[in-house]
Amino acid sequence: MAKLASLGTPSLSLDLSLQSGQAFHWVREGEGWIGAIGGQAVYLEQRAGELWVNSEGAAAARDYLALDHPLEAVHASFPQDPTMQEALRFCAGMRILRQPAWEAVATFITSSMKQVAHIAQISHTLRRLYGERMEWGGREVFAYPKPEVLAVLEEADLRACALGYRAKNLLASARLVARGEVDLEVVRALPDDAAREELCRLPGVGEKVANCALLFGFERLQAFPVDVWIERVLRERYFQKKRKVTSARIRSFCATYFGPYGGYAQQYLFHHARLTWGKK
DNA sequence: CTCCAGGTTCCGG
DNA sequence: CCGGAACATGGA
Repeated sequence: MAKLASLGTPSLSLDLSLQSGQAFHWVREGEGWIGAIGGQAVYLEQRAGELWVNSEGAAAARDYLALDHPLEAVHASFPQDPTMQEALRFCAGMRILRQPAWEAVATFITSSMKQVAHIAQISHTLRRLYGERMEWGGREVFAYPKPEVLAVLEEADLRACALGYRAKNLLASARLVARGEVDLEVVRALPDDAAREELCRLPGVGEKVANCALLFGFERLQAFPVDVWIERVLRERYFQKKRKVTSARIRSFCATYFGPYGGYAQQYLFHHARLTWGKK
């Protein structure tokens, strides 16, 4: 095994951050994880709080793991209600990863009506077939395929990756991005609402996927994706049962109640609900 | 077998 | 603005 560099002992749970349905390609490797950060093969490991990374991946890892996010302030900003505080205890140390924009947009286009395990399967298939191949410690690692690469495929190629009806959307979106008709660097410079609107021009990107992309790929930490799990939590814990709750009502509630780090709050609620709902 | 999954889009009230 | 239905695939 090649030499590792220490990134110190940041306030971080590496496992939670890599295994909470934000990114879908990290693979267990011994005591740690192996995967790609953009075009860099990276090995990560956390032992007794100390974070280790292959030296070539150190800079990328520091950025990707968002070690500069003020995690204590994020935690302190959450509302004090019991549901939120329970999720916080369950997820403390989880960070919102700073992922490449296209990777976030594309993987969440493929996520609709799919379980996390299957999103991961799709991600691995796409990477292996169409992503840049790298290597670390004798292990193959694949980058997420660039839009220009996907853009020249046929729909059947993507259907063969088990994308189902999402194949058409991923292909069309890749073509729009590759042609520059939707420019993700322009999106990055827009304020949240305008950025969301621009992302929704991509086929297969509605409000939920756009919010995932904003949160995971554009560092908009207030973006609050509402999926089936979050909606379940909200209806059970934040709204009176028996009352009809419209999506518009949910949207306006989430936009303010969870505060400036609403995206973090959402991710903690999501992960906690998904792993504990209906158990014990 | 049935049910459901980090939804989007289109269509009729 | 709202609720329904179609859309693919595989894990539970």
